[in-house]
Amino acid sequence: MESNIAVAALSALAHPGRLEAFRLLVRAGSEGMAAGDIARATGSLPNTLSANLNVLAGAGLVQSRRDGRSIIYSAAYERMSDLLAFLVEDCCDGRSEICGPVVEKAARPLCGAPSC
Amino acid sequence: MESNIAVAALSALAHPGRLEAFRLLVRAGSEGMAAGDIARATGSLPNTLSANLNVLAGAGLVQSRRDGRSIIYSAAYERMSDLLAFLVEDCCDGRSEICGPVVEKAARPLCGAPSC
DNA sequence: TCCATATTTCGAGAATAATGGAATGAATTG
DNA sequence: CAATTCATTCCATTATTCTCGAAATATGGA
Repeated sequence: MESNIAVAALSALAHPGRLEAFRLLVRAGSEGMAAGDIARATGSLPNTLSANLNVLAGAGLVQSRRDGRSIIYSAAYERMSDLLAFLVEDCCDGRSEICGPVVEKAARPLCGAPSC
Repeated sequence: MESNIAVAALSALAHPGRLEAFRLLVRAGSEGMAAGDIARATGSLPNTLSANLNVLAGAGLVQSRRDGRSIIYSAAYERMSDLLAFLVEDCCDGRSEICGPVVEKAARPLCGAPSC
């Protein structure tokens, strides 16, 4: 992942409303959530939310598809994964004596995962 | 980690110059780097860099100590770890079938680490 | 076609962030 | 103490971002 793409992703997430919306989508899984439901869940105005979802989409962190009158947004797990990988790669640079514990701690909540 | 702290950290990293400086510090390890060396390495003006380091420090991502005329900055690994954990925790929410691969991929470059 | 629902786009005003020049503050050296 | 170096703070300008009301677009149903 290139640095400017990482900056775009970090930038998109560096906003309370967008971070909340993104978390919601990540939890919602691949089926995603309608824009209106996200607006209701986060208590934001439809137009404000739309602008925010657009920023997330521009950073490649979410994608959308139309379903009837609704537009369904879903998390782009691959981009998210790339961002995490970028930060971890950045962290360790081959010397695991410092960053091993960092990643270990981060992965601890995940102990049902294959990597654990 | 609370959401607003995560937003502050993401915000601090969501800037090309700051991200570059932070990466540099993370690579530099606990001994850290003098502000001037960072400025030289990143090609930024001292005052601009100072402002940016201040933002990173405000987000808890770096710390500083004086050594003679120089001020040595170093990465705050624990805060970084907390941020990664926050994103991962957010990601998985107990369902590892989606986010297991996400974290696995992110951790792949790190296979000398204890968690690998 | 007409209407209701769902979402986006447009536009403007307010707030916030980024940049760089100049001055200031600390520490070392002679 | 004077000179030098390293870094920060102050300040003004410019640029960007955020938010919300109002209008517009798209879909489905009566």
